[in-house]
Amino acid sequence: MIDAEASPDPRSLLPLPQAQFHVLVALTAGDRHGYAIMGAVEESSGGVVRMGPATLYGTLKKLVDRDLVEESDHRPSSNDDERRRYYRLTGLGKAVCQAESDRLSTLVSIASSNLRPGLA
Amino acid sequence: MIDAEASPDPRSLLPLPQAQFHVLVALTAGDRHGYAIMGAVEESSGGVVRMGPATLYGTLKKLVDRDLVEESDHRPSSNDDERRRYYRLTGLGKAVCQAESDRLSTLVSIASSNLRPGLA
DNA sequence: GACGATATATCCATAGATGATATATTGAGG
DNA sequence: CCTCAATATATCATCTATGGATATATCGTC
Repeated sequence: MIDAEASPDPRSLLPLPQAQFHVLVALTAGDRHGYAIMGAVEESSGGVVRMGPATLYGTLKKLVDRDLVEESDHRPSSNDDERRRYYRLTGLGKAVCQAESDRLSTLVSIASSNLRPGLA
Repeated sequence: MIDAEASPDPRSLLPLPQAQFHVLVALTAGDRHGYAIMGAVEESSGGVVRMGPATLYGTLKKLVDRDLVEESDHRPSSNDDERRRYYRLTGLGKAVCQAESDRLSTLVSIASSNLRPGLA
Protein backbone atom coordinates (compact mmCIF):
# COMPACT_ATOMS: atom_id res chain seq x y z
CA MET A 1 0.00 0.00 0.00
CA ILE A 2 1.02 3.57 -0.65
CA ASP A 3 1.05 4.77 2.94
CA ALA A 4 -2.60 5.73 3.27
CA GLU A 5 -1.86 8.05 6.19
CA ALA A 6 -3.21 5.92 9.00
CA SER A 7 -6.08 7.58 10.87
CA PRO A 8 -5.19 8.64 14.39
CA ASP A 9 -7.09 7.32 17.36
CA PRO A 10 -10.40 9.25 17.48
CA ARG A 11 -10.08 9.68 21.23
CA SER A 12 -6.84 11.61 20.82
CA LEU A 13 -8.86 14.40 19.17
CA LEU A 14 -11.18 14.81 22.16
CA PRO A 15 -12.61 16.88 23.63
CA LEU A 16 -13.98 18.48 20.50
CA PRO A 17 -14.74 22.23 20.45
CA GLN A 18 -18.49 22.82 20.62
CA ALA A 19 -18.85 24.29 17.14
CA GLN A 20 -16.97 21.39 15.57
CA PHE A 21 -19.21 18.86 17.28
CA HIS A 22 -22.34 20.71 16.17
CA VAL A 23 -21.22 20.67 12.55
CA LEU A 24 -20.33 16.98 12.69
CA VAL A 25 -23.71 16.12 14.20
CA ALA A 26 -25.51 18.16 11.55
CA LEU A 27 -23.67 16.18 8.87
CA THR A 28 -24.63 12.81 10.36
CA ALA A 29 -28.09 13.45 8.88
CA GLY A 30 -26.58 13.55 5.39
CA ASP A 31 -24.45 15.73 3.16
CA ARG A 32 -25.24 19.41 3.48
CA HIS A 33 -23.92 22.74 2.28
CA GLY A 34 -22.66 25.42 4.67
CA TYR A 35 -25.69 27.63 4.86
CA ALA A 36 -27.95 24.64 5.48
CA ILE A 37 -25.74 23.57 8.38
CA MET A 38 -26.30 26.93 10.10
CA GLY A 39 -30.03 26.43 9.91
CA ALA A 40 -29.85 22.79 11.01
CA VAL A 41 -27.81 23.65 14.10
CA GLU A 42 -30.19 26.38 15.16
CA GLU A 43 -33.24 24.24 14.52
CA SER A 44 -31.99 21.09 16.25
CA SER A 45 -31.11 23.10 19.35
CA GLY A 46 -34.48 24.80 19.55
CA GLY A 47 -32.86 28.14 18.82
CA VAL A 48 -30.45 27.95 21.76
CA VAL A 49 -27.34 27.55 19.62
CA ARG A 50 -26.96 30.11 16.87
CA MET A 51 -23.92 29.78 14.66
CA GLY A 52 -23.02 32.77 12.49
CA PRO A 53 -21.05 32.61 9.26
CA ALA A 54 -17.70 33.38 10.88
CA THR A 55 -17.91 30.41 13.23
CA LEU A 56 -19.39 28.12 10.60
CA TYR A 57 -16.90 28.66 7.78
CA GLY A 58 -13.92 28.85 10.12
CA THR A 59 -15.01 25.60 11.72
CA LEU A 60 -15.58 23.90 8.37
CA LYS A 61 -12.07 24.84 7.31
CA LYS A 62 -10.61 23.29 10.45
CA LEU A 63 -12.67 20.13 10.06
CA VAL A 64 -11.45 19.71 6.48
CA ASP A 65 -7.85 20.33 7.58
CA ARG A 66 -8.18 17.61 10.19
CA ASP A 67 -9.82 15.16 7.78
CA LEU A 68 -13.05 14.89 9.75
CA VAL A 69 -15.02 16.35 6.85
CA GLU A 70 -14.43 16.53 3.12
CA GLU A 71 -15.98 18.49 0.34
CA SER A 72 -18.28 16.52 -1.91
CA ASP A 73 -18.90 17.16 -5.58
CA HIS A 74 -22.28 15.51 -5.33
CA ARG A 75 -25.27 17.57 -6.39
CA PRO A 76 -28.71 16.56 -5.11
CA SER A 77 -30.32 17.77 -8.34
CA SER A 78 -29.01 18.97 -11.68
CA ASN A 79 -30.30 22.52 -11.24
CA ASP A 80 -28.90 22.98 -7.75
CA ASP A 81 -27.61 26.42 -6.71
CA GLU A 82 -24.06 26.54 -8.05
CA ARG A 83 -22.71 28.60 -5.16
CA ARG A 84 -23.34 25.82 -2.70
CA ARG A 85 -20.45 23.75 -1.42
CA TYR A 86 -21.43 20.39 -0.01
CA TYR A 87 -19.64 18.59 2.79
CA ARG A 88 -19.69 15.03 4.11
CA LEU A 89 -18.25 13.18 7.06
CA THR A 90 -15.14 11.10 6.52
CA GLY A 91 -14.73 7.74 8.22
CA LEU A 92 -12.57 9.44 10.82
CA GLY A 93 -15.18 12.16 11.21
CA LYS A 94 -17.85 9.59 12.01
CA ALA A 95 -15.60 7.85 14.50
CA VAL A 96 -14.71 11.12 16.23
CA CYS A 97 -18.35 12.18 16.33
CA GLN A 98 -19.26 8.86 17.90
CA ALA A 99 -16.43 9.09 20.42
CA GLU A 100 -17.34 12.63 21.45
CA SER A 101 -20.95 11.57 21.65
CA ASP A 102 -20.01 8.75 24.03
CA ARG A 103 -17.91 11.09 26.15
CA LEU A 104 -20.75 13.58 26.54
CA SER A 105 -23.23 10.81 27.17
CA THR A 106 -21.17 9.65 30.15
CA LEU A 107 -20.97 13.18 31.48
CA VAL A 108 -24.72 13.69 31.11
CA SER A 109 -25.40 10.42 32.90
CA ILE A 110 -23.28 11.46 35.85
CA ALA A 111 -25.03 14.83 36.07
CA SER A 112 -28.48 13.29 35.77
CA SER A 113 -28.03 10.64 38.41
CA ASN A 114 -26.44 13.10 40.84
CA LEU A 115 -29.07 15.77 40.30
CA ARG A 116 -31.95 13.39 40.95
CA PRO A 117 -31.33 11.67 44.27
CA GLY A 118 -34.75 10.04 44.01
CA LEU A 119 -33.91 7.80 41.06
CA ALA A 120 -31.16 5.22 41.24
CA MET B 1 -39.05 41.65 49.82
CA ILE B 2 -35.69 43.33 49.33
CA ASP B 3 -35.25 42.63 45.64
CA ALA B 4 -33.60 39.22 45.84
CA GLU B 5 -32.04 39.60 42.39
CA ALA B 6 -34.29 37.23 40.45
CA SER B 7 -32.42 34.36 38.84
CA PRO B 8 -32.27 34.58 35.06
CA ASP B 9 -33.70 31.86 32.87
CA PRO B 10 -31.15 29.00 32.92
CA ARG B 11 -31.51 28.53 29.16
CA SER B 12 -30.32 32.07 28.52
CA LEU B 13 -26.88 31.02 29.83
CA LEU B 14 -26.55 28.20 27.29
CA PRO B 15 -24.53 26.86 25.67
CA LEU B 16 -22.13 26.56 28.57
CA PRO B 17 -18.37 26.58 27.89
CA GLN B 18 -16.94 23.09 28.25
CA ALA B 19 -14.79 23.78 31.30
CA GLN B 20 -17.70 25.38 33.16
CA PHE B 21 -19.91 22.39 32.51
CA HIS B 22 -17.24 19.98 33.71
CA VAL B 23 -16.84 21.85 36.97
CA LEU B 24 -20.59 22.00 37.54
CA VAL B 25 -20.94 18.27 36.91
CA ALA B 26 -18.09 17.51 39.31
CA LEU B 27 -19.90 19.51 41.98
CA THR B 28 -23.18 17.64 41.51
CA ALA B 29 -21.52 14.79 43.40
CA GLY B 30 -21.12 17.03 46.46
CA ASP B 31 -19.09 19.95 47.71
CA ARG B 32 -15.44 19.81 46.68
CA HIS B 33 -12.33 21.94 46.84
CA GLY B 34 -10.52 23.10 43.71
CA TYR B 35 -7.74 20.57 43.56
CA ALA B 36 -10.20 17.72 44.06
CA ILE B 37 -12.28 19.01 41.13
CA MET B 38 -9.26 18.68 38.83
CA GLY B 39 -8.87 15.06 39.80
CA ALA B 40 -12.59 14.34 39.54
CA VAL B 41 -12.80 15.74 36.02
CA GLU B 42 -9.84 13.71 34.81
CA GLU B 43 -11.08 10.55 36.47
CA SER B 44 -14.70 10.79 35.30
CA SER B 45 -13.55 11.29 31.71
CA GLY B 46 -11.20 8.33 31.77
CA GLY B 47 -8.23 10.66 31.41
CA VAL B 48 -9.51 12.24 28.19
CA VAL B 49 -10.20 15.64 29.77
CA ARG B 50 -7.30 17.10 31.74
CA MET B 51 -7.92 20.44 33.36
CA GLY B 52 -4.87 22.34 34.60
CA PRO B 53 -4.86 24.94 37.37
CA ALA B 54 -5.20 27.92 35.03
CA THR B 55 -8.42 26.60 33.53
CA LEU B 56 -9.77 25.40 36.85
CA TYR B 57 -9.30 28.52 38.96
CA GLY B 58 -10.23 30.86 36.12
CA THR B 59 -13.39 28.87 35.54
CA LEU B 60 -14.27 28.78 39.23
CA LYS B 61 -13.97 32.57 39.38
CA LYS B 62 -16.36 32.95 36.45
CA LEU B 63 -18.84 30.50 37.94
CA VAL B 64 -18.86 32.40 41.24
CA ASP B 65 -19.27 35.71 39.36
CA ARG B 66 -22.29 34.29 37.55
CA ASP B 67 -23.81 32.83 40.73
CA LEU B 68 -23.69 29.25 39.51
CA VAL B 69 -21.33 28.28 42.31
CA GLU B 70 -20.58 29.73 45.73
CA GLU B 71 -17.83 29.21 48.25
CA SER B 72 -18.75 27.15 51.26
CA ASP B 73 -17.30 27.47 54.74
CA HIS B 74 -18.15 23.87 55.47
CA ARG B 75 -15.28 21.61 56.58
CA PRO B 76 -15.71 17.84 56.19
CA SER B 77 -13.56 17.24 59.26
CA SER B 78 -12.04 19.43 61.95
CA ASN B 79 -8.46 18.75 60.90
CA ASP B 80 -9.01 19.43 57.20
CA ASP B 81 -6.21 21.07 55.22
CA GLU B 82 -6.66 24.79 55.85
CA ARG B 83 -5.55 25.82 52.37
CA ARG B 84 -8.56 24.17 50.79
CA ARG B 85 -11.42 26.27 49.53
CA TYR B 86 -14.70 24.41 49.12
CA TYR B 87 -17.37 25.17 46.53
CA ARG B 88 -20.99 24.17 46.08
CA LEU B 89 -23.65 24.57 43.42
CA THR B 90 -26.24 27.29 43.85
CA GLY B 91 -29.87 26.68 42.91
CA LEU B 92 -29.23 28.47 39.65
CA GLY B 93 -26.10 26.37 39.11
CA LYS B 94 -28.09 23.16 39.43
CA ALA B 95 -30.74 24.44 37.03
CA VAL B 96 -28.15 25.48 34.46
CA CYS B 97 -26.32 22.18 34.79
CA GLN B 98 -29.57 20.34 34.22
CA ALA B 99 -30.48 22.51 31.23
CA GLU B 100 -27.07 22.05 29.60
CA SER B 101 -27.30 18.37 30.31
CA ASP B 102 -30.65 18.21 28.51
CA ARG B 103 -29.29 20.15 25.57
CA LEU B 104 -26.34 17.81 25.14
CA SER B 105 -28.53 14.79 25.63
CA THR B 106 -30.66 15.86 22.66
CA LEU B 107 -27.57 16.39 20.55
CA VAL B 108 -26.15 13.00 21.48
CA SER B 109 -29.46 11.33 20.64
CA ILE B 110 -29.48 12.87 17.19
CA ALA B 111 -25.91 11.77 16.53
CA SER B 112 -26.53 8.26 17.80
CA SER B 113 -29.66 7.60 15.80
CA ASN B 114 -28.11 9.01 12.63
CA LEU B 115 -24.85 7.11 13.02
CA ARG B 116 -26.58 3.75 13.43
CA PRO B 117 -28.98 3.25 10.52
CA GLY B 118 -29.68 -0.26 11.77
CA LEU B 119 -31.47 0.77 14.93
CA ALA B 120 -34.61 2.81 14.86
C1' DG C 1 -33.84 45.19 -13.56
C1' DA C 2 -35.01 45.83 -8.72
C1' DC C 3 -35.06 43.60 -4.40
C1' DG C 4 -34.97 40.36 -0.58
C1' DA C 5 -33.29 35.85 0.51
C1' DT C 6 -29.61 32.73 -0.16
C1' DA C 7 -24.66 31.58 0.04
C1' DT C 8 -19.80 31.90 0.88
C1' DA C 9 -16.04 34.44 2.89
C1' DT C 10 -13.14 37.30 5.92
C1' DC C 11 -12.00 41.09 9.54
C1' DC C 12 -11.55 42.09 14.06
C1' DA C 13 -12.75 42.07 18.78
C1' DT C 14 -13.99 39.39 22.70
C1' DA C 15 -14.19 35.15 25.44
C1' DG C 16 -12.37 30.70 26.66
C1' DA C 17 -8.59 27.44 27.46
C1' DT C 18 -3.93 26.20 28.72
C1' DG C 19 1.27 25.50 29.71
C1' DA C 20 4.44 27.44 32.54
C1' DT C 21 5.59 29.37 36.58
C1' DA C 22 5.20 31.05 41.46
C1' DT C 23 4.22 30.49 46.30
C1' DA C 24 3.07 28.20 50.33
C1' DT C 25 1.53 24.17 53.22
C1' DT C 26 1.19 19.36 54.44
C1' DG C 27 2.82 14.89 55.61
C1' DA C 28 6.13 11.07 55.39
C1' DG C 29 10.89 9.60 56.30
C1' DG C 30 15.43 10.12 57.68
C1' DC D 1 14.34 19.17 63.06
C1' DC D 2 15.20 18.92 58.16
C1' DT D 3 14.32 17.55 53.51
C1' DC D 4 11.40 16.62 49.83
C1' DA D 5 7.51 15.09 47.13
C1' DA D 6 2.71 15.79 46.90
C1' DT D 7 -0.98 18.91 47.76
C1' DA D 8 -3.24 23.35 46.98
C1' DT D 9 -4.19 27.87 45.26
C1' DA D 10 -3.05 31.58 42.09
C1' DT D 11 -1.59 34.30 38.02
C1' DC D 12 0.89 35.40 33.50
C1' DA D 13 1.26 35.21 28.76
C1' DT D 14 -0.38 33.09 24.97
C1' DC D 15 -3.09 30.55 21.96
C1' DT D 16 -7.59 28.88 20.40
C1' DA D 17 -12.49 29.46 19.75
C1' DT D 18 -16.48 32.13 19.02
C1' DG D 19 -19.28 35.79 17.24
C1' DG D 20 -20.92 40.43 15.26
C1' DA D 21 -20.29 43.02 11.40
C1' DT D 22 -19.31 43.51 6.88
C1' DA D 23 -18.37 42.32 1.91
C1' DT D 24 -19.51 40.19 -2.35
C1' DA D 25 -22.15 37.73 -5.48
C1' DT D 26 -26.03 34.89 -7.13
C1' DC D 27 -30.81 33.26 -7.06
C1' DG D 28 -35.75 33.68 -7.61
C1' DT D 29 -39.67 36.50 -8.14
C1' DC D 30 -42.22 40.28 -9.44
